[in-house]
Amino acid sequence: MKNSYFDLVYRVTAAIPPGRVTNYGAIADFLALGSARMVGWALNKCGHLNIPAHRVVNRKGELSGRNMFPSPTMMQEKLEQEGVVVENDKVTEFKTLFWHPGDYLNQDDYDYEKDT
DNA sequence: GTTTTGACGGTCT
DNA sequence: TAGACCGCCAAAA
Repeated sequence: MKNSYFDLVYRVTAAIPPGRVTNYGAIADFLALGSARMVGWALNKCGHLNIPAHRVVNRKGELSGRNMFPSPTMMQEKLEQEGVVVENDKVTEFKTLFWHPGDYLNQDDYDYEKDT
C-alpha cells in the first residue's frame, strides 16, 4: 500500500464491476488528480498488475489504450467477454454501462497487487 | 537541467 | 454542432 496517486487509480480501476466501464476523467476527478492523463499514465505502468484496464476508456467511450495492450484486440475481446458491447473500438452502451468511481466504496477493498 | 510526449478533458471559436 | 487549442503532472531522452 503505497498510497501514491497511481495506487489510488489502481484501486479504483480494480474496483470496476464486470460488464461496466468508466473513463479517465471520472477517476481523475474522484481522486482529485487534476488531469486525466495522470490516470492513463498510471495505468500504463499497470503492466505487472492484474488490473482490468480494459474497462477504462476515454470520455468518448473509445478504447484509446487498446494499442498499449499485448494485443490491441484483447481489450475489445475482454469487454465483449464481460458483456460490454464494443463496436468500432468503442463502447456503444457506454453511457449506460458507465460506472461512477464513487461506487467503488461498495466494493470495499481489492488486492490488485495479488497477481497469480 | 531542460524539452517533449503521453491510455485525456474541458473550454473556446 | 463540430473542430481545434490549452492545460494537468510525471517520466524518459
